[in-house]
Amino acid sequence: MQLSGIDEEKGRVRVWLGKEYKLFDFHPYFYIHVQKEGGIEDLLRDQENILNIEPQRKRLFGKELEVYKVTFEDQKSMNSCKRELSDNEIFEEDIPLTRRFLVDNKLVPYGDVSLEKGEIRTEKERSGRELKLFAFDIETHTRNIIDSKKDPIIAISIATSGGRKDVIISKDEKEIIEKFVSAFNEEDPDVVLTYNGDSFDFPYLVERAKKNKISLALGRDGSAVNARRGGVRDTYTIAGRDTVDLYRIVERDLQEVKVKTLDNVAEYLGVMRREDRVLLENDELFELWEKGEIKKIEEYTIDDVISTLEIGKKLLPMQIELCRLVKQFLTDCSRMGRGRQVESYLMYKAAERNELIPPRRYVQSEHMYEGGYVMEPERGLFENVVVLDFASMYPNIMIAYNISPDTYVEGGDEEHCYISPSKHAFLKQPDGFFRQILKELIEERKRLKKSAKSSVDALRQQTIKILTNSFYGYTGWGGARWHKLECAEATAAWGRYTIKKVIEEARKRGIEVIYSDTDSLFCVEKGDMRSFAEEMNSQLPLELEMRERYKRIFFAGKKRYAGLQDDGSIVVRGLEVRRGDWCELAKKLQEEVINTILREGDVEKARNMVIEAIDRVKSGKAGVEELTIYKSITRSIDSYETAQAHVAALKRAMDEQQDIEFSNKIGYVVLEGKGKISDRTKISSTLSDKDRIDKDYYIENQIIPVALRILEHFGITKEELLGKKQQNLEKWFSSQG
DNA sequence: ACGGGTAATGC
DNA sequence: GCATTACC
Repeated sequence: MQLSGIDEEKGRVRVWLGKEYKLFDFHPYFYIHVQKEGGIEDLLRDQENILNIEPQRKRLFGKELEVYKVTFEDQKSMNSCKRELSDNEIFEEDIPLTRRFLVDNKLVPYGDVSLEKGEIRTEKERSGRELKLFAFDIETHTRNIIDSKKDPIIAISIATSGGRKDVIISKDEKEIIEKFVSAFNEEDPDVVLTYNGDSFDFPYLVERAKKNKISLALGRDGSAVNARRGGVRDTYTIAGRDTVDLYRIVERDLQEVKVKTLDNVAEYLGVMRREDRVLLENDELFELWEKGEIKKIEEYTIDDVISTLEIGKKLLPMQIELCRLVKQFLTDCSRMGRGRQVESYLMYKAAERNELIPPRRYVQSEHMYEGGYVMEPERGLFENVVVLDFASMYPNIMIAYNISPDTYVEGGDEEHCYISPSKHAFLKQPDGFFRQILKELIEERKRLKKSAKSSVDALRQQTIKILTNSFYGYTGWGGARWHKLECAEATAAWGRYTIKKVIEEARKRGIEVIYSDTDSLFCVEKGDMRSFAEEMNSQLPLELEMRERYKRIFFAGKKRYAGLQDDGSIVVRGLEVRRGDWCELAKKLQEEVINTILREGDVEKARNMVIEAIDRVKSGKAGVEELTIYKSITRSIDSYETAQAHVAALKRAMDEQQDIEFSNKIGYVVLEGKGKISDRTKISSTLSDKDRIDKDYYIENQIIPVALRILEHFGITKEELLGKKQQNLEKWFSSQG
């Protein structure tokens, strides 16, 4: 039987086991530390619905603590007791009951479970049964600004892993929603997929169902879709099933995709090419509907829903492994930040080790601390450069020096403690909570990497890496239950100490180190670099590895370089090519310049490319797509202190009631005119024939800076690129002799 | 709502 | 000089 959903009921939980619900008595509990005289009986005398009181010895941040485990009939009784006894130290009262049930019974989401004498337990972590996926996407009748109170749904498209593809389209909204509900229940999915469903499809559907007096009964128990209150947006849940908003995963995990629209992400993941699909703007959709051209709308919405389903197929395997690893439901895990995922795992492990789970709180970080060491590179071109780096440097430092929230001691001595270069002390004995866990995880990862039997093992190995690499940041985060800034400070300090030590040792051996960032060093190749790494490894509790070798590499500053690797591939870091806030034309040009310099060493050719690009802009041949600059909106529009170009553009568009595609990324162009740039920006999708692009802006502020970033190091000047001054340019490489 | 370090633009 | 963004 496959475990695929747990829901809460009064005093019990309902577990969906593939075919049916099973009910288990399960009651909430918390731990309380009693300091007052009179003891626990006195304290709890007036409290109602207590089922059990049990003394226990627990640990909290390394200290032994006597607590009582108090079990209540139901959540309500526990909450009221918690409020009344808020002067006391109460722990673990904020763990949701369903999560508690999962953890206490050591269940694994989507694992195979068995029942024995009323007990449930996981038999196999991975069930052989395929999950049934169901993706949907809604279209609405919207002219300008979307309004769920007014604009009806005109179509809902559906795609399932079983191969069903449908568009429910009608002028009768009630009929659409009813057909949708019955189609949904026919399919009886395990996982419901949307792209931005938490912000759009679900709230809209709920609102319209309410308007039409239809119950959105999608739950396995017949219950309606539920909106769980969240900070920025709600999480929509369905009893007995998981919901996944793929947009939230993409936002968190696909940093390399700059504009995260459904079509862009589908293209990036190789699911559907933009040129192969129907794309409609909101106003076009409106026009088509008005004219009754249904066919095109159907094609469009089916492409959207197929993209959603296929993106889901690509992203879900990793998400499922992650939720299994951290023992969290897919619905929750897929929406959590890295910090909370780490924490979910820690909470699970805490129970195993008799550690109390510290309360959740948010502290404004007490003070800033020093992070990784970044060396200022000499700018320009180098040849035959080898990169050495420490594998998982921070987790390994934490293991090596037993850095953990429970081993930190104020004013610890050298005999009993490891003292960091930042003068923080950590007990040498016993193994800290984090050391135990990190050791386990790294061992497991090594094992999986060695065997690597299946693609699932490969995924599992990757999720372990993601998790272990997040521990350092987690300790430094003010929102962490196990927040301990000293741990983060000490880890970073040992990191700086170690990398500087290695740089020094390299230089002693005549190896030229040209750049270093946190855990890596770039060296001009000299003899056998591997033997140097091995020598370091014999002296350090960490592992220095030879990662890659560049035939040529160009440095434009800290965290900004481009290199040609031995295998012929080009790596670019930090430069404008990698950034979403430069126009495509400039980025493309920089990429070509980099390629030309690194592969051919032909500065003159690169220069001519720039001149050509300038000509293209001058003659008006460059398209709007190539000139659009994307920037994020990071807060409410009114709370901006300065008039940013993209914010100003958005404000103007909103004032004019123009329809704008949902997105926190604003794509804009700069138009002709005088004064501030922010006064003459316009959202690309609202451009009309009358609008004149500011060619000078694009030449002066996009093309020239991006080109000079590279070419100024090869003797090229701005005047030369603009054709103002002819220079008899020698090829840079020959002048270098 | 994982960390700090860094460069860059535009007001 | 500061606010803002996006990168490593």
